[in-house]
Amino acid sequence: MDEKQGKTSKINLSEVARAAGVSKMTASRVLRGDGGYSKKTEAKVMAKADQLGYLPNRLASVFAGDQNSTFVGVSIPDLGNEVFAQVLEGIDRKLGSFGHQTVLGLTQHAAQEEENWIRTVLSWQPAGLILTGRSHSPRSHDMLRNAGIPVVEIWDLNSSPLDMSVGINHFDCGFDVGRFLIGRGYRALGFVGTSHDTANAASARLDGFTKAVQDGGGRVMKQLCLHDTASYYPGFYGTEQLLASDGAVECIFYQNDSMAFGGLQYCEQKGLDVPGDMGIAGWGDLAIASVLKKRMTSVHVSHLKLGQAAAEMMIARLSGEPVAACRDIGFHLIPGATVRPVVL
Amino acid sequence: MDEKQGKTSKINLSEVARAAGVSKMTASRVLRGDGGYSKKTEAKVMAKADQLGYLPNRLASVFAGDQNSTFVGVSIPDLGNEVFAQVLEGIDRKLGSFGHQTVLGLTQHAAQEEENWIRTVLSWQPAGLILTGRSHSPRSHDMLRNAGIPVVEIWDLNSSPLDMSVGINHFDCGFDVGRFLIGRGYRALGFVGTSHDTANAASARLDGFTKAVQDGGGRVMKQLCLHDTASYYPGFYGTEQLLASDGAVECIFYQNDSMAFGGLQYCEQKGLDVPGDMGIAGWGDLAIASVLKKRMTSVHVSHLKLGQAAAEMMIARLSGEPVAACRDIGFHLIPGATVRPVVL
DNA sequence: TTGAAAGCGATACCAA
DNA sequence: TTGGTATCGCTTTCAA
Repeated sequence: MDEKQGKTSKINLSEVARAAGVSKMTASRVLRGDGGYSKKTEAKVMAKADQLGYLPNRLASVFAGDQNSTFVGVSIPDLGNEVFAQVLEGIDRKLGSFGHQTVLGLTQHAAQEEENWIRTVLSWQPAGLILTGRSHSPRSHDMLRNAGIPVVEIWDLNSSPLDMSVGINHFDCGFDVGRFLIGRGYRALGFVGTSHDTANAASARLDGFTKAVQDGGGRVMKQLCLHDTASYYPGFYGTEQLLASDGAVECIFYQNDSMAFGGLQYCEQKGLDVPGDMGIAGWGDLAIASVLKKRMTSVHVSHLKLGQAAAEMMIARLSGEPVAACRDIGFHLIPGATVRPVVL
Repeated sequence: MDEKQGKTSKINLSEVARAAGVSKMTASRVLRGDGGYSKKTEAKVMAKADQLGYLPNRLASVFAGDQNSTFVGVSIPDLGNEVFAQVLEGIDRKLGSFGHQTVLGLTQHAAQEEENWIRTVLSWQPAGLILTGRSHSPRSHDMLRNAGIPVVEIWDLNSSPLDMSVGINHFDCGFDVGRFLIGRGYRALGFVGTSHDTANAASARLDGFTKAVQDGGGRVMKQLCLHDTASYYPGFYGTEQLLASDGAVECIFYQNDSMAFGGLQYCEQKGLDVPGDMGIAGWGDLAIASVLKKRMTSVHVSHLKLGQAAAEMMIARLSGEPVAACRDIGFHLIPGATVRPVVL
């Protein structure tokens, strides 16, 4: 049980070749399906490889071939936020179907964490990197430039990308929601989100939202929870705090549907009718929305598709196909029934 | 832009050594902090490495050093199920803090997917593997045995592990829930889950549940949705189907809280009072439970901790420390208010 | 404290 | 259709 596993037992190319009575090179060609060998040789080599349970050492082949690996480093802020879990799922499935592997990095929204992870993952000669967000440390920039591999920044399209970018314009998205709510007659608006990504997409949404609201003669009271992930409870708690500090708020826009649902629960438990006494708008059109009686006012974004698109751009680039630097996957507003109806 | 990135620009150990005026070996020792060199040499080498932006090629060093890499392959069924997202988060954070990297594999609950992924990931000489579930294909077993690296199977403790295992006993867990509901006077019980992992933990839970219910003189009507992930909507829809085929059911046990919440919504929308007309029990004590007015009857399991425990076992084993083959992280039942109260 | 040489497992390139 | 040899970037081993 506790034997130091000697590599002794591992079968390598030489042993397969020897067993099959051919040279290493011939065995290598057969195993890669390179062509240029007889059927008979092929059969012999394949049989022996199978019989010996040969597994190629990709470390060696990448190393020898002067290629990069099939790894793709993927950085994600956190998985407690359903949105990012979906993005990751989209990325990994697509990458997997093209023979690539995801090397995961959870950065906790911290540029320093990301930098450390980038340093490490680059040392494994990845084929490319997919990074969430556009704020990277200066050293990260240096390393990425130096590495000379494809980089896809996802999530926020605002950035002039390092290399490639896919996502949506969060400012516009927030703006649309703001204008929509102004159109429904709201003037005293609230925003509830988390504080950790002030430099990121959620805050771009907030900026766009604020702009539209102010343009429409309204005002925005914001509440950023210190909580670490944008989930149900911070939404619940943030709503309580917001209403405590500004009782006049008529409608709240949340960082995502999970937080919005937390807010909805808060209202219900306090006897506030939605949308009668309080309007609620979420973001992301998450899974939970599909079972609620009242359609949640939200913004639909296909996070799975976003992830897939990122993986596709990466793969296209790696195959040398031309790839647009930016891809907007779009969004659309879901009017829903958690805000008051159009006034006729 | 489209330049085939030649490796030309990449700085390697030789160049650092040359710039510092020492041999490759000396540079190597300094950069690894191996000891056995003068302060002056150290300073020189470090300065040059920094200045040239040297990043070691870990592929080469693993290869040369005849060690395994710092990769740990982690297979997860899917990330649409919040439970697994939490597990993954726990694993990756803990692994990361010990200088290991997660290579992700989403298996979609399919043994064949898992087998393919295992084959690929093993070819990268990972330090170890963490696999969700205990059902692996025969070939997977062969490969794992042959690889001679630590393997942690998570999730289901029932298994006699390949190597190490961490999780809970799902049969016991289901049994406890069954006995609890029998104790609350229910006899016509339902189970709503997904059909994809009949060979896995959720079905062990169902078996335990059924046993306890039958022991108590009750019966279980089960409904397994074909849906691919155990989330809100399958819970909603599964409830509808279950009640359509057996209107006598008084209380439903769900595969997890997300599904249970879907069921709760179904009941509310059909005017069924919970727990007056229908009892509901979930599993996992997921994030959503924290904002519901009525405490959900559920089973608390710390998924984050489960992930961390798996990573800890892996790391301990890799450091040569003795590790117990099995670790039970436990669970406890949350009585909640979505089932009828104790009859006095 | 330092360095030279061998070699890890595979592939590229050239020769037969 | 096959095989020999150099090589990738680094570490191990041994000698200085």
